[in-house]
Amino acid sequence: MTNQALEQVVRASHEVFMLTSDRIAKALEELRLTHATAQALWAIDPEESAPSMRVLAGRLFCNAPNLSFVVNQLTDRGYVERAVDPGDRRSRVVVLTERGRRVRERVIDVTLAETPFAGCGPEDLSRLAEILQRVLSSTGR
Amino acid sequence: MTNQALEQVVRASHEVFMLTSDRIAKALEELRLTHATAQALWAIDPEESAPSMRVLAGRLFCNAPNLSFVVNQLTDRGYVERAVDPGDRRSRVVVLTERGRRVRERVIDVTLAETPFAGCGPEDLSRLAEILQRVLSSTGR
DNA sequence: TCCATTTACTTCGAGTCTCAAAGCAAAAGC
DNA sequence: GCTTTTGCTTTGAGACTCGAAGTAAATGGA
Repeated sequence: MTNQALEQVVRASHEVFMLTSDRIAKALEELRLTHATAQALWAIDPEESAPSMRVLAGRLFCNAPNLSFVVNQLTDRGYVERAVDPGDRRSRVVVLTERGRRVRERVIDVTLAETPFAGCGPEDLSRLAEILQRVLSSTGR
Repeated sequence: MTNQALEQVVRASHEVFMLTSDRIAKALEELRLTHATAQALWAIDPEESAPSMRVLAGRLFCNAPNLSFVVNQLTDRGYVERAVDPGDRRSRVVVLTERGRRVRERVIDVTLAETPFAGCGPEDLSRLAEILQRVLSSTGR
């Protein structure tokens, strides 16, 4: 039972991901970001309440020591700050600085400009969005 | 001009990628592979002629020293072997061993079993495949 | 033919990424 | 109170990635 279409989809979406990473690498370097730090920055939505280390690690599928390292990198560059969660003094929430907000915006802009998906028409995009949303919601996240 | 759907698609496909990586991590470890080595192994199709280091680096969007390192890892585990290209003695082609073929097959099986795309129906899959193929072909690869 | 240039790859050094183990402090549960 | 659990950090080690430099083979003239 070879699932030809499934393998093609997995391969192609991986290819899109790698292509995008490759295309934005130069711009990230100018922002003094790596893929890991850029991804972490993206995962902190300034519209929502600041995530704790634990929550952020969950979003990034990484463990606590790894996230500590990445957040240190972002802190060194002045893009985020740690703050103690008043509700639980063990927990540290990660807050974007003003500069961090601007850089995050720039990361998103560059990515959306460089992703091969940018060449899609509106109907393809909404179809993709609909299917992907369905796929993710079925995973229980 | 905020492209809401585009951002959603980029986010969601990235999420699918990370989720898949996370899910297959344990199985890869049992195969003595990391993401980098598994990806390289996958990129060597035994049905096609063995790729040179240069060609393989292109497929993986990495540079020559990096690929040398990764191929060394695969060689250490007995999954691939280097061979001199008779047509150009500067060039080394990377050939799967018998064990490498079996392990590669296993990597693909595990990935296709764990990817959230596996939950898609045939019509979603073929639609995804069609759109992704179109997206990639428009990038000139 | 000879030699400079280019190409394919490897080695080396340095910085980044990732995780398990161990440690610390605050919270939770007796 | 005291133990356990939880959230995070530090440390140590291995893996990843890249630029710079080096080697060997091919190429392209003179």
